[in-house]
Amino acid sequence: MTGADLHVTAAARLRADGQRYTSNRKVLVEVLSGSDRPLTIHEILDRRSEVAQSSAYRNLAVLERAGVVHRVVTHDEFARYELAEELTDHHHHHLVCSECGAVADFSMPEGFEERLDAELEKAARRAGFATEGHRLDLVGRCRNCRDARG
Amino acid sequence: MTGADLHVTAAARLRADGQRYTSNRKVLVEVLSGSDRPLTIHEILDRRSEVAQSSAYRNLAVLERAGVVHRVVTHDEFARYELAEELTDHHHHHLVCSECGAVADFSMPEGFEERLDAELEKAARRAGFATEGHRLDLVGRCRNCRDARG
DNA sequence: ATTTATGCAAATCGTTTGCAAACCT
DNA sequence: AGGTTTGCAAACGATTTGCATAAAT
Repeated sequence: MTGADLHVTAAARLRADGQRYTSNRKVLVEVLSGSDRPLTIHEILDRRSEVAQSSAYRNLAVLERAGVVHRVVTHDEFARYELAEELTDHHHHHLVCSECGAVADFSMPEGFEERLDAELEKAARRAGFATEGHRLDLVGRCRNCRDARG
Repeated sequence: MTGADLHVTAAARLRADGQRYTSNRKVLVEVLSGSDRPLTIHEILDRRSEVAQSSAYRNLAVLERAGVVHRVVTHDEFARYELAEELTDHHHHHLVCSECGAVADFSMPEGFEERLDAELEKAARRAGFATEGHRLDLVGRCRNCRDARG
């Protein structure tokens, strides 16, 4: 899903949640759709400084509630945001650098994802959890940090 | 690994890192070893209030550097700590409740873990990452929250 | 007109840090 | 003694919130 479709879908999801698709929210969706990895609030504001920081926080929360955006938590530092998977047709996971905190996307073979979902579903049932999704991150050291020292 | 062994191993790891196994650190290890799920700093201090908050933070950082303790980040809220897996002989993942933030442990069949590791290793190689580990969380709603409403 | 979104500045809260006293070896 | 750990209180920084103004419907 790209370009106009994206905004149509985002607007529809917001409307379904009783929310408006304002210019600030559109900017946020645009910035995120232009990135191949989750962005921090700081990175978002660097790219489009016309949005006030507090509005960015507020609107990302609204967009998350409406299912347009997804909040990714990597380790201790600050949150990162990406478009919700249903809006990108791209189920993926994250590579997180344990040294610099950088995040990159990756995905795994379709068949393997299915097997993973099945296993998780079994575990959830055993524990009495209603599955909503999963989060799989690979933690390691990125190329930059490896080159930098050892 | 339980009881005295745990402390022997913890002490060894700290020593290898040039650190002492002080009474505060021992308390932290004890509290974590007595729990079947990761604990927040607040929960730790509730159980053993003789440790100052700042010491808890400092010592958990030391213990993490030495590989005795592992910091788990669930969603936005605060960090949770658990003993490092090598000290518990118990590779596991987390069920995270999207409503109340509760965390429970679960594990998956051995063979599946191996397959998962292999897939992750492939992805890491492609992206130039040196694998250190992975993080797999199932996100859903726990039994309590499901019972509470819907 | 009325409701909702915005931006600024101030408040919040988990976490970190400076420093002097207590502790080890 | 010499270096480390501790606890307190103050500082930090990402995120949240109160409030008055500006859009949107």
